[in-house]
Formats: sequence, C-alpha cells, structure tokens
Amino acid sequence: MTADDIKAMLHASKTMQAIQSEVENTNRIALSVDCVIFGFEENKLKVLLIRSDLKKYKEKWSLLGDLIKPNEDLDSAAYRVLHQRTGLDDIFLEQVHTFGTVKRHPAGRVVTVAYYSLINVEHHKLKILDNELHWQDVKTVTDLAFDHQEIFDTCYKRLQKRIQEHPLGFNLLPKKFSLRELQNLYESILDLKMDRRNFRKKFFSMNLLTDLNEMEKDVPHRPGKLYQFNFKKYEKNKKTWIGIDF
Amino acid sequence: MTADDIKAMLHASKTMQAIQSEVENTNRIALSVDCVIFGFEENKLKVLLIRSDLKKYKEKWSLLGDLIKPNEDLDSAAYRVLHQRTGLDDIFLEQVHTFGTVKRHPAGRVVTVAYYSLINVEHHKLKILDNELHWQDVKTVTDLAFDHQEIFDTCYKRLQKRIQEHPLGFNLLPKKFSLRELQNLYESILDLKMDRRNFRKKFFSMNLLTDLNEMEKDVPHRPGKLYQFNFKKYEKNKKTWIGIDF
DNA sequence: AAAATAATGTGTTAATATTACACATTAAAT
DNA sequence: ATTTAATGTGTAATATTAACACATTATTTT
Repeated sequence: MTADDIKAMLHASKTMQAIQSEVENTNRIALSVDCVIFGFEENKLKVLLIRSDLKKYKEKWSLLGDLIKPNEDLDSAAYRVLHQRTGLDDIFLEQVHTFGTVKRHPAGRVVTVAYYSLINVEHHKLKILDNELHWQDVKTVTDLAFDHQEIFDTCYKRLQKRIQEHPLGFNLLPKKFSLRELQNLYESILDLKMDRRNFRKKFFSMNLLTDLNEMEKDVPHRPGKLYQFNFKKYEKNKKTWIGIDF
Repeated sequence: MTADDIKAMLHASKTMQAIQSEVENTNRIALSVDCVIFGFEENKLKVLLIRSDLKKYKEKWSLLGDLIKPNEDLDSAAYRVLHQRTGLDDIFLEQVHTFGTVKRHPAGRVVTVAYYSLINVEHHKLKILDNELHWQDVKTVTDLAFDHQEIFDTCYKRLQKRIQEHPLGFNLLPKKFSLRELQNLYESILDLKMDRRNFRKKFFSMNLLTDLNEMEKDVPHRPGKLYQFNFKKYEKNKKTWIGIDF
C-alpha cells in the first residue's frame, strides 16, 4: 500500500468540517466560461471573436468568456456572457468540455468550461459596431490567444458531430428558409458537398419541415419554396433522429 | 444598451493586472473531480461506489472524487483519484461534463468535473477489502448522495453512446475473452439482447479481433474460442468505426 | 422580345448494410 | 450412454444509402 493509498483511506472518513474547511480556505481556483458562438452569414459558418483582453496577446483574437462568480450557476454564467455580447436570450447552448491544465492561462490558474452556441445572425446584427468584436469564417480561424484555438477546435468538432445526430441547424437560420439555404448550412458546417436530391429526400422523410407555401423573394434566380422547422414533430420523433449520413 | 452591456464593453478592455487581481483575490471556487468507475464482473456492468464522506449522507453511496489542487492539472486529478482507489495506471478515462450549480454540494460551492473510466476488475480485486467501498450493479444504482445520481446517469448514458461509436469494451475485459463474454458485455452496457450470429459477423468484419487459437477452460459447457483485441487494426480503421447499430 | 443563364424541382436504380431466422456440433454433467 | 447447455455457422428479406440527368422557372442579358 502506497502513501497515496493511505491518504485516500483517510480521506474516505473525512468529516463535514474538514471538507468545509478545504472548500473555504484552500484549494480554490478561478473558474471561467468561454463561449464559441457560431453564426451563419453569407453562406459561411462564422464564429464571434473578440480581441484578446491581455496586452501581451493584443494581436490575437479570443473567444468570449468571463470569470464565473461564486454565487452564479455555471450555465448561468455562459448565458450571461452570451447575453452581454449578443443581446439575445433563449439561445441554443451546449457545454462541451472543461480545460484545466495548470498553465493554460497567463494570468494564473484559471480552469475554463467551454460552451458553444448557435445564433441567428440576423437577430443581433446591430450589436457588432465595436471593432474589438467580429464575425470570422471558421475556415480562417487559426492561432487564437491562449489555448482558445484548442477550445475552438473541440467545440467545432462537437458541433459537426451533433448536427449529424440532432436537427440543430435551425438555430442558425432565419425562421423561414429555403432548402438550398438549409443545405448550404449543412455543407458549410460539415465542409462537404451533398447531393441535392438525397438531401431533400432525407429532410422530407424526417417530417421536420413545414411547407409555408411561400417563395423566396429578391433572389437573382428562380425562387425556391420557403419552409420552417416543425418543432412539434421533432419532439415526437426525437428518438428516431439517427444522423444525416449522406 | 443595458447596464450589463456596458459592463461587458468595459470588461473587453480589462488589463492584465485587473484580470490577475480577479483571479487571485476574488471569484475563486472549489473544484473537484468525480469519477464513475465502471467494471464488468459476473456478466454485469458495475460501478465502484464509496460511502458518502459526510455524516449527513452516511446512508448513501457516492462517487469517488476529490478536490483539485491549485497546482494540479484537471486530468491529473482524475487519474490520481483512480489510482488511489484502484491502484491502476493507464486506465481509460474520459471527461464527460462539469456540474456547477451553486447549491449542488452541502459543504459549500464546489464545481465538479465528471469523468468515467473503464477498468478490468480482475486487475485490482485485492483492493476492495474496505467495506466503505463496493462494486454495485448499475441496474440497482439509485439515490446516490448529493447530485451524484445525476452525474452517474450522465456518465452511463455517455458510455452507452461511446461504446456504439468506438471499441471501448475491451477496457473492461481480460486480455483473452470469448465472443460470448464480449457479447454479454455489450448486452449489459446497452441493456438489450442481440442476435449472436449478427454480433459475430459484425465484429469479425471489423477486423478488431485476433483469434488466439485457444479455448476457454473450466467452463461448464462447450468451451468457446478465445480472442484478443487487435489494437493495430483499430488504429488503422479508426475513421471507419461507425457504430455497432445492431 | 428572344435568348442565355442559373437556379429549383423531381425518380429510379444499384450497392450496401441491417435484420431475421434454425440446425448441427461439441464438451461437460448426469 | 444420454442429456444438457452452450458454441458455431449461412442465407434471404428488408431497409438504407449513394449515384445519377433532365425538365422547369424566373431573372438577366442581348
């Protein structure tokens, strides 16, 4: 039995007081949230970035984040960051991973919980006046500040996986959209081309779309039909959504 | 523009000193890891539980966890807990989710990062002498201490999903195993019955198994062939493992 | 006004993957 | 020697996925 084992055994019989003391006096660590905010604009998947807070990293872009307050729920902190930056509530948000190596942040030990979210860019265009903040095509995102590149990569991969398992894409589109827009979205996120006929067949067979009997307007070509996402049917069929698998 | 928005703008231009001060003086939170340690024994999927540390919860079982030290990487803390409890190194370990509501732990604000791990019970049987620690059939796990039931449920679901996407099961089996053992494992984890012929066909077609040309011994019936996992071929085919999908 | 352009909209076939299903064989136990 | 309880094996039906081309429509250009 090693020293560690003995310590572990002792730990097992720790009292409430001992734990409280540890929680209160030692072992506390700064915790932050970082949000990878995705948007879809000009047929490209984009991410909202901010110039790094720290002078040392002034030339680099970073994710939107903030420290979590001691009396604040983790998810609330993520929603707060989102709301502060986009003005939007009721946003799709998913926790992805927690990054916690000792030296990940230059300002000291900060463990960060990464989230990604999907927003409809149309809804908050006004907010982006600040030149410290911008939407960047995900294809061009490299060399973010700190470990934010790794966080971004992890979240982007998660999005790519999730969108093949669940109909998340609608969070990125306006209420009314054409099938072409929907397909462009999937192609952008997954970075591949799909067959139009198979794409349409798949989505129609899933009964997720409501035909609005309206047509696109102001497009420089034959207009397509407009659809909206049918939330009710999705709830019903949640178990049977098994991936796009084009 | 709301007060929050203004605060956000100000935050964007925070200096290194301001951040360091926040990191060092305020906003620090106790962080822990909790591990859902799965094992496979007597044809059942089991989880390693410990009697709750706190008197108040003395009648309840809880997951294995500990506070993270300020100079310790997150993953290292999880490995440390595992090593302390099982004596094993080189264990499969995956981070799942971070639980961080303000009131989740009675001893104060503690945010916890949940991991699950898969171990071969044969390798550490000796350790379980302590009656504060036991292996419990996952089917009977209810009403754990604190929010550990939720953490357990989340990790168990993750395992069920992962095992359909990656060949993780081998971490739970002895080096040499029969196809029946492998199938029992999958059936236990996924809580369903599968067709033997289809199961075998699937695994053989994936080229993951090496036939050892040995037979089971000391079984009260016709012995089956023994196999081992072929790691090399798995690495090669990583991209093409697309789920069991029985 | 006619022609060119650039997109939408639609069905079928082949290939692949999944599911369903039954009987002979082997070693141990009785 | 018989019974028992498991292993080991193949095929046909079904469902899913992938590949593929042409007519139609509205806009733009000439």
